[in-house]
Amino acid sequence: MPSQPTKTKTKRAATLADVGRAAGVSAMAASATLNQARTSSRISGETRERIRQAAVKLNYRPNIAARALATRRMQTIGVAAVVDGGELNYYFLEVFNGILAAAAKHEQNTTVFSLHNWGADAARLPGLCDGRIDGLILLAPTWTAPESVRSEHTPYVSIHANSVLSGVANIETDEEQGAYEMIRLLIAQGHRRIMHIAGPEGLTGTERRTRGYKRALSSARIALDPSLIVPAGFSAGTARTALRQWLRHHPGHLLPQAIFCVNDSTAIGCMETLAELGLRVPDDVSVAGFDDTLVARIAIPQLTSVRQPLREMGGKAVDLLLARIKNPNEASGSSAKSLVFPVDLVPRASMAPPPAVDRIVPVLR
Amino acid sequence: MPSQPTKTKTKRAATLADVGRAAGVSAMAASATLNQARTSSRISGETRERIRQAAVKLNYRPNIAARALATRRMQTIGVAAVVDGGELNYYFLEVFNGILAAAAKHEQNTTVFSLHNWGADAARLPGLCDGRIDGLILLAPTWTAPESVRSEHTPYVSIHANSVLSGVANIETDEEQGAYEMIRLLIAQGHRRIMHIAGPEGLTGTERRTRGYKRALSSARIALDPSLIVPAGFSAGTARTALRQWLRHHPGHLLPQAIFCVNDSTAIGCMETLAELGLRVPDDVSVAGFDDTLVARIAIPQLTSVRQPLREMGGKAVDLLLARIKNPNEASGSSAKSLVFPVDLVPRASMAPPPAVDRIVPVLR
DNA sequence: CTGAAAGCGCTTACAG
DNA sequence: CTGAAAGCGCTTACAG
Repeated sequence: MPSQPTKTKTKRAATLADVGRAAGVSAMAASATLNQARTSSRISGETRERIRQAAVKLNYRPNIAARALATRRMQTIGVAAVVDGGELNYYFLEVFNGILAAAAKHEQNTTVFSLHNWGADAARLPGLCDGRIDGLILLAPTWTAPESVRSEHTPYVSIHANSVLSGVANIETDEEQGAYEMIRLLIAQGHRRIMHIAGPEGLTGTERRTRGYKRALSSARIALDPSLIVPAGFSAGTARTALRQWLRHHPGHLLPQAIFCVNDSTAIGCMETLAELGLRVPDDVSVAGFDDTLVARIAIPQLTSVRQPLREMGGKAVDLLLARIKNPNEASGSSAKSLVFPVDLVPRASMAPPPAVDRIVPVLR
Repeated sequence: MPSQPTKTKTKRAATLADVGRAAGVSAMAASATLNQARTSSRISGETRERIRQAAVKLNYRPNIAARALATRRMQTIGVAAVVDGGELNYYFLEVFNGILAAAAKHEQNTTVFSLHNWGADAARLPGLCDGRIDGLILLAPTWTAPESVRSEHTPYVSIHANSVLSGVANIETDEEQGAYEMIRLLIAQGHRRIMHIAGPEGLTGTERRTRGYKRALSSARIALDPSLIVPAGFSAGTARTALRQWLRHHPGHLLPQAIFCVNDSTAIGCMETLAELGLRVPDDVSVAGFDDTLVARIAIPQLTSVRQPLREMGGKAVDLLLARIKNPNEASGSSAKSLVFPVDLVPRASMAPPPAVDRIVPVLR
């Protein structure tokens, strides 16, 4: 009894025709009842039950390739992103979770196109995806060739696009406001000398964050000190280098009371550099990041940051995309508008009122 | 000239028949040359060129649903994993990157099935995936219903399975050896009183790590002190609670010189707890983690850990799966064997020789 | 209310 | 060496 030789080798999977035959009806009737189509109402309850049982007994699974061919819908959405070992990781994962959940809710599959960059590599996209997906979500595209993406048959939605693509809805966040509020919070705590570690030039996101920084200072009538805006990149390494160099060039000057960084990784880089010099966070210097990624909660002390509702944004992207797939003609209409999500301040231990006595930039060896 | 009204509305995508017609040949000839089939050799070079140009001009893209229906291959592999906001994140991302890269190399698509758990939720798998993928990679399944996965038409491969499924190749790492070597390293540095924060019971991975710990102590003829094995979970929180409780119960005792944790998160939890008590890492206590996740490099001090070659493992899973898809009859043969990858010690600043003077467990408030 | 037919776009034998 | 035909499994009009 336990050992039946299971010579399943090439047992063909059951088709709708098989199910129909077993239930004594046509394949079409089987299709209608199994898909709960409106047309199934015209099939008697008893017959439907018979069909269902036959399907179970035969272990029937619809062949989705055949269905897709007939309906011209793949029930699949694509996600294109640059997923490398770098900064984007946690960002991607959060958005991706939101996408997966929403896709599952709508019974859609998700397939991922992993790009190395948004240039030549992304140009392959239309060829890769046309036909195998019904629509595509572009994750943080810094698109260099906007034209090449305009496939004629596949609708797109983008999240955090560097520049909005014509006819493509974009989902983003109010990064400027996030930066603004963070600086306002620092000011409310008594900070005046606030350094800004800025991100790579030419990226909308980093420019917005810098703009929020400037606007907050201006609104509090604090004169902008351009030497306190320190260009760096997105990584901890660039921030370490940039901050060290700045300190080296300003020995004996007043130390900034706080550092507002373009993202969490650069904030970590600053914290490391400060620690090396024996400066304590937040006792001597407060530090703030952006994005509220994993690293913010892991850092010691934990990092104050600006949270973006990444999961919700991923889910919203799916909703928008499916709406557009259902009604492609609206593409150039109102649904192409951008959607801006609010951001939240997440205060943690890396921020405190400035020290009573001003700190001086130590002399570096 | 710039503004042509682009009324693309329902322009049908070009088919193979269209291409053939445009080139003055049959759809079959077009298929053969465009797919570089062996049969294309019988088509003259000139004709082939004509066909290719027609394909380009018509912007021809193969309809993969039709192709899949004809070939009975979806050119798609599935990945099933529990991807929540927890510990698995970084692990998943690394493996996933390896899978994506290997899949792209073989021109395969990847679709992700996001599960909430490996119980009832995973039982949906066969229904979900049968037919839409050619094979499935199970990521760290702690399978409770091994039978239900045995789809008759879909080959499986697992990574870090909790228990090897019959006929399913499993890719894993030598976790016991990793733990063993970590403890040997601590011993070589002079540590003798080594605490072990253990993971959830019943999981193969955590049991192997504990086994490596014990074997290393034994090999160095250090008597096992069972009170130094502290059961916790996988999260920083469980480790904080477990370590605090242990300290509370051992006031005035000798402090462990080192703590070997089942993973990086629990190591972080220990570091936080030690910091709260004013104990410094590694000056007073050394700490070691496992998995070498993101958090190990972010922690201050950086965490010594055991690295697993996750990307390579993801790539290998794809290779194995594709081999099995091509030749399903080998399924019960040698290809079902498990593959064990080696692990690496990654020494960082959280480890140092033990303090010259033994530390005492402080009295907790 | 029901089933037979046609068609989705491709590939794989199979005649010429 | 080449093309016409059949078929993959489903769904959608369309006759009865």
